[in-house]
Amino acid sequence: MPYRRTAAVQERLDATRTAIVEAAHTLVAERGYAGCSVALVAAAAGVATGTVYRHFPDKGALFAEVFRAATQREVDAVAAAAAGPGTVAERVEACVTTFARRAFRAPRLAWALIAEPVDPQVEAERLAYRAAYRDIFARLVADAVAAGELPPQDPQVSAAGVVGAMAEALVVPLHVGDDMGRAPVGTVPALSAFVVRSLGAR
Amino acid sequence: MPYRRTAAVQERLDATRTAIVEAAHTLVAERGYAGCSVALVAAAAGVATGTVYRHFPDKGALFAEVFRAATQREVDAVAAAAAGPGTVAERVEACVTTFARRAFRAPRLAWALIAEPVDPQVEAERLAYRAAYRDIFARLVADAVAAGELPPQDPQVSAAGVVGAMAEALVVPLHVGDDMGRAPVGTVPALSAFVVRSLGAR
DNA sequence: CGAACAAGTGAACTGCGGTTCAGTGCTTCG
DNA sequence: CGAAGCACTGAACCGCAGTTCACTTGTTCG
Repeated sequence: MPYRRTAAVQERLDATRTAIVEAAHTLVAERGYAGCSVALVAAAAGVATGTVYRHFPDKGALFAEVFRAATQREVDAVAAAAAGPGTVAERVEACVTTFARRAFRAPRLAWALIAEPVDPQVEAERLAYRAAYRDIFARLVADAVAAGELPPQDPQVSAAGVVGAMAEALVVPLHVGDDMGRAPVGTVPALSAFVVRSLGAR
Repeated sequence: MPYRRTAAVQERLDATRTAIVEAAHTLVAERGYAGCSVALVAAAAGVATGTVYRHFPDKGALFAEVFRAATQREVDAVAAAAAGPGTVAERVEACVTTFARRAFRAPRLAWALIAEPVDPQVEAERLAYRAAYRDIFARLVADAVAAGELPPQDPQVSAAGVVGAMAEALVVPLHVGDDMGRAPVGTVPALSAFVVRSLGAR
């Protein structure tokens, strides 16, 4: 039994894998998906190109994981806002504000997650991402309708509408020009008012 | 002066160009942008690959034109609905219904126009497309707010929200599965109600 | 007709980035 | 130690679709 994967080795392995994922995440946040070649990711992680393929079967799998992780953070933040205290209107507003503030804080990442052209494999993650948002709002709406806090409506359609509205309203300022990050201050309250109104709150 | 481009020749030239554009349009409507190689378009148009490059500088320019034309038809249809008679709510509803019905009638084309990953050059056309829709709704909203038919709101944000909501609500059924074309009957009225409510109509 | 040139052809080229793999050096454990 | 086997390396490979271009075919007009 001349070789066994020791704990220390496994740890280094995991560290390398993590370094690759984090390098990829950083690069996506800086330059978008289009600016991320495997060679570049490897260099940023301090490993050789081939090493990436010891941890991931192909590029798509790597970035699917990157997107999944990045996405989960965003969804969790919004879910937390949805679970907060207050009326439906207040919670919806908290969701929109949370989503928008985070997007403007990392605009390129947000654009990559929401709208940038990506491989089918990664696109699948994005669909899941949007579905997760839809579910948050759909549940919020369904509960509120049942409780009589909102007028009758199709929660799925309303939720899709809300997600689409948020995405569209943010993609416009995110995509135009290079001076992203300058938060269009007026946009967020206006968007949030739109969303609250769209659900028939108050 | 041994050669001059005669009217008959010019006509044939124009016909070829048109054939290429129409072939590209048909292929996009059938298989999406991803399924459209230059060679395939050329074959469908009954010309050689190189001929495409006598009419367009590159693939992006060809498809930018295809998208522009396809887009214009859609935008015109919605603009006509917006210009129709009736209250704001009725006209908005007409816009949503027009948009949705047309999308479900040619689902693959709609998906390509709205959401499929495309080249940056073509993406630019898509942005123009969305901007055109935004303008229609922004004007509708601005006028209605001025006339006191709608509550005060930022017309640009509201318009973006409406466009995003329509796109998202339709992309979901358009993208899922291969059995596109089966119109989810309940979705359109629900979406239309959502949009009308989002603007604060009635 | 035939000289001059445009339009059309399609096989070959090209550039790019994902992927591979033979070679190197490290880790394990008897 | 040292044999066995793994992780790592990075230059070379490869596939693909957009693009090119030497050549063929068609058109004009003195």
